[in-house]
Amino acid sequence: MLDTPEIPLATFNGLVFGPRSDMPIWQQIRDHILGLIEGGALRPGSQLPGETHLAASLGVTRITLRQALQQLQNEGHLTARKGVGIFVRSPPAIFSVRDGHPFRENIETHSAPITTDTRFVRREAANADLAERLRIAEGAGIVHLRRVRLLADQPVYVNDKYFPAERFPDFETVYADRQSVTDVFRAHGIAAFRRVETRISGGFSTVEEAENLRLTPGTPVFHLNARNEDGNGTTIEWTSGCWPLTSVEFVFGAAPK
Amino acid sequence: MLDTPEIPLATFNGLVFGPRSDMPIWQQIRDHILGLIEGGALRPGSQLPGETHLAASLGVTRITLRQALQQLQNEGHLTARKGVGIFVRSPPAIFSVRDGHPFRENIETHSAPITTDTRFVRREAANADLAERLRIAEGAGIVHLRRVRLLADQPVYVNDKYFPAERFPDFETVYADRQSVTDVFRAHGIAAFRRVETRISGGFSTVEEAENLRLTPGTPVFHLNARNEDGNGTTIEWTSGCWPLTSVEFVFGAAPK
DNA sequence: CAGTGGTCTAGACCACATG
DNA sequence: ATGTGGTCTAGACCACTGG
Repeated sequence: MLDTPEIPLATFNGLVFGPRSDMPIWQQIRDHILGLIEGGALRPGSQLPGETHLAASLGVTRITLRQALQQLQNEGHLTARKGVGIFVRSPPAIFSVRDGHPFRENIETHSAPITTDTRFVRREAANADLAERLRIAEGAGIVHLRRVRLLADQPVYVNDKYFPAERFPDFETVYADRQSVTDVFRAHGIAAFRRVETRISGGFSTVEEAENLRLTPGTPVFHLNARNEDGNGTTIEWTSGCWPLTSVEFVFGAAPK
Repeated sequence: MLDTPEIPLATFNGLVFGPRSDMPIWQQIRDHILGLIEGGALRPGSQLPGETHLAASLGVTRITLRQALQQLQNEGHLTARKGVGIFVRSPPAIFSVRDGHPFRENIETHSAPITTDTRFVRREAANADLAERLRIAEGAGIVHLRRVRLLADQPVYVNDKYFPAERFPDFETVYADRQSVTDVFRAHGIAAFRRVETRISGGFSTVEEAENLRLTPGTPVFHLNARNEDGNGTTIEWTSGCWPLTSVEFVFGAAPK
């Protein structure tokens, strides 16, 4: 790990733990560490000392410490990687995602720099589930695009998009050039399109989702599914996305500022 | 607890735990208990044996057992009440809530019986936050209505509604008679109204929310906020609701079946 | 190889709710 | 007074990652 400096143990000292307090020790530790993160003492991407050292430094058992760390992982502030270490993950703010507006507009009001990481574009055969969603035959060709959005270099959103392949013969070349799905649509003669249905549900991150978002597996997340139609009412895109529970707020029906 | 029979220990036996398996023991226990819930052996509302007995029966430590129980509580399948016991909570299915349609329409497609529990209707003075949301002066009178929706006697949704008091002088009497907010609007000359903005975010349940939904505090939940306007564009209602993460799916933009 | 986080044990004391 | 879940300790072994 090149750019992940380890935080010195002394950073965590200075607490007044004790059975006298009405709050459980693990919760006091959780609040203390969260304070260090929000106060800027623990920067996103930096690594915490090992659990053994940290527990000794705080004067508690590893199990007690782990209860605090567990909570902070559920809240999306920390990520643990087995055999590697625990890292600060916290994105500093919450997104407001407005339905029916391109992603770029949604985050324009946000001050931090947003970047996009295209993981892959590839052609696959539609399984039964996907075929129904795209209104095509099972086994028909689809284009599968995966992207990850990063806020201050921390991933906040992973997104899988599926398109009927025969409709977009030049998908890869246009996308490689412009990095924009809207431009791919336009290059294939689709000027107007709209999101016809959006579904939001909750769950717990799978191993794959957790890897993409740099979360601990099992962390609570939002799942977002949406369908786009062209001007003729034909389905041209199925989107399936995943957000950490605490990194986003969805807004429907309001005009953007 | 009158109607909460305790489940016999033998119900939980018959597992093949062991270090040979690649899955952690606590996860095997979690899957086993979930299977009992979904298989109908553990009915909603019934009480589990005490953790000490259960751990002994399964041949594991209390801590290991608690890790399984913790997971099941986060998923909304169990509720623990300190000094009382652990209870099965699982609602059997997921709601689909469609935006812009009354609650009754939303759940009509669902087979289980839905009931509404009105907790209170009372008059309060608007704090700064609420005043801004209702577009009224701070300290002005508001009507505060709290309701809980139950599916098969299990609470799935707690909802706080706020209304500008001067607009609805007869709120209490009309509501007591009809139990319907739409009827209250109608009785005060408001025939047309619409939801202008809906916000969905995620969080972890407070103690109060957990009590209303019979969840363990800290369980991940959805928060829903919405604003309703009358035909003239005046705000007449602010809604703030809370759902267990795994009990609901929100649908936007699609026509109901 | 050494260090990390993940899992697990066998105890203990406490606050809390109920009868 | 009893039984419950909530908290905490002091160890231990494991699988995994990286150098």
